[in-house]
Amino acid sequence: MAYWLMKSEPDESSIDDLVKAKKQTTAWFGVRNYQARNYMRDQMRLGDGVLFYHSSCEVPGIAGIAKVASKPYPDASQFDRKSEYYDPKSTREEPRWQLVDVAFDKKFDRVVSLEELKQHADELEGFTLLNRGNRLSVFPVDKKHYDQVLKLEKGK
DNA sequence: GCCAACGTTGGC
DNA sequence: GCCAACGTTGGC
Repeated sequence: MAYWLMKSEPDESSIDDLVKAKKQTTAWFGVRNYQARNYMRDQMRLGDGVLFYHSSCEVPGIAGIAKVASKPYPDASQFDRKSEYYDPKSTREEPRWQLVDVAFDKKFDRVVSLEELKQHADELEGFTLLNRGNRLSVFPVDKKHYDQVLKLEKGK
């Protein structure tokens, strides 16, 4: 089983939205970066753990945990002319963008903020989120870092 | 295939 | 709103 971090702007889709969603599951639409897509398309497996990260908000940080809940399939928004994620270069025959569904697992009692994570940079050595200039919205996380985040959330 | 210009991400 | 970092585009 692998672990991932997936970023979302809470204005757009937050951990609370996932709680309220039908079957507590959502399609992770709108990723338009090839590297992020490739992780979803080629490497994610059902049941993989996902750190749900809130970005571009008052307190950026990890808000909870989700699980990969589907195999990859085409992102419908790429075909929707009215969507901000519409991609005129994509076709139904050869869709460019793939996504997975993500299911709610757990909301943290408190957001483990980016600031707090930075304060624990020693234990989190190598955690991609803390790398300089990291902008990727989907990337793999080592189990040790995943576990460390859970420990931090519990105040250990 | 290089690389300058431009666009986007995302923290601050 | 600023801007560093980095991805993408397009001319050559």
